[in-house]
Amino acid sequence: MSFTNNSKNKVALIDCNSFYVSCERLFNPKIQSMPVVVLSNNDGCVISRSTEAKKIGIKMGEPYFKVKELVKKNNVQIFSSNYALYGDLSRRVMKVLKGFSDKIEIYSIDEAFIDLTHIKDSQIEEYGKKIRERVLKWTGIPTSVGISSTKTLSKVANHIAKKDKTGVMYLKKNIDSVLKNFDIADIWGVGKQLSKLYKKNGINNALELKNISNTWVKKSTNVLGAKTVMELRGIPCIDLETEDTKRKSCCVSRSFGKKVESLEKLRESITTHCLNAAEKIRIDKQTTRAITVFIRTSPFDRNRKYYSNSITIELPVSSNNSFELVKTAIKGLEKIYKYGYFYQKAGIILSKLKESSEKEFNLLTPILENKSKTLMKAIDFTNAKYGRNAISIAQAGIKNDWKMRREHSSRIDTASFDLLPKINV
DNA sequence: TCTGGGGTCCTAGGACCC
DNA sequence: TCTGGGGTCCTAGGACCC
Repeated sequence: MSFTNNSKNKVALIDCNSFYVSCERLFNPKIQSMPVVVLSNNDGCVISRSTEAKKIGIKMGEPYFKVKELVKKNNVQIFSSNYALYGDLSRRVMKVLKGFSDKIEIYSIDEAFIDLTHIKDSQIEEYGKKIRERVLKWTGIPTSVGISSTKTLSKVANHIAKKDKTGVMYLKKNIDSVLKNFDIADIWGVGKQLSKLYKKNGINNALELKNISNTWVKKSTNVLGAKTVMELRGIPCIDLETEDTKRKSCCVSRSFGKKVESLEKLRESITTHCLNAAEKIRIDKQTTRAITVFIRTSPFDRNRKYYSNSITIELPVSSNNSFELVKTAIKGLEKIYKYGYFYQKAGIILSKLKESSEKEFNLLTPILENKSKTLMKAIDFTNAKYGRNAISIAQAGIKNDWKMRREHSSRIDTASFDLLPKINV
């Protein structure tokens, strides 16, 4: 069987190279050619690596304590993550990309798909180069550009562009020879479980997956598996999601800097997370109808018993009122808390979100609602102006000794972002 | 007391993504 | 000593209904 790519579709995937590392490098010229690594919250794992760090053998997702030796030996520069900074730079990159196509899907903090169907075949590679150059010039962030007829293939192209000097790859001709050398596990949408299944059935590269029978994929996987196969054949199945669709759920959770035993401290953290989540959905003009609270001990600790539990509480009426949500969350926490465990993480999920304009009338609280709305607005405004949690509630605690570890922060404050020296790259 | 088939809706958990 | 956080979608199975 053979499939030809007869689609006129053109979609580009622009991916920032080692994004978090690139952000840190922007403000620290000294580390340009040094191995650099950015750690997750709590300085837990490695989540971004410079090329030099990759070469040394530091792996993605590796716990920091396991690579400490390598870090020391090779003078690797370590940074705690600074999401405020990365978010700011991300917005700048996306703004530049919007200048190249109005059909854009911001896929993650460091990636976007843009539709380039309107660009002629003969000019597309030049166009890709122009995108890279402008993003680099205007934001200082290096990117790779992969272009092809489907999102899945442009992901493949991007993978190859990353290793190419030009940083741009248009995958149109000789697709099969490229796919033949593309590992099954590197395909977008093929994770640990699927690649295991495919390999067991003798499918080891992207070409072999492309040529598999439709009936077999549908039988052995699900619709997503089938879509991936179609996309490898150049048939678009996964649409560009251009309009900014709203979140369906909102989760705020953190691991503790050190293990927590007491209900009191769990209350503090759940309150803090709940306040943050409530603020997030208010910013998006949403309300929630269900609150999930979860707590767990460390799954890695073999010396202590594992405990993990969650509870979901439905609200009688959708709300985004901090006090109401916190009250409900704490009630939930008290139901699942068990004495005698060393908790490692706690969090909250707000689900069944909807637009706050989708009015839901409650005859019992018509006047109170307006009052609390004004209060919530005042809180959000103050927090935005004077820093997160400037106004909080007593329950959130003041000492917060359970809070995150961030021992390697670059301490770049985005509030004074524009005052920082500009660096010409 | 026994019997059937088909539909919807919801939820928990799994798999995947960055 | 030290192992992140925030999402989406799909499916199986249960509850419920006629």
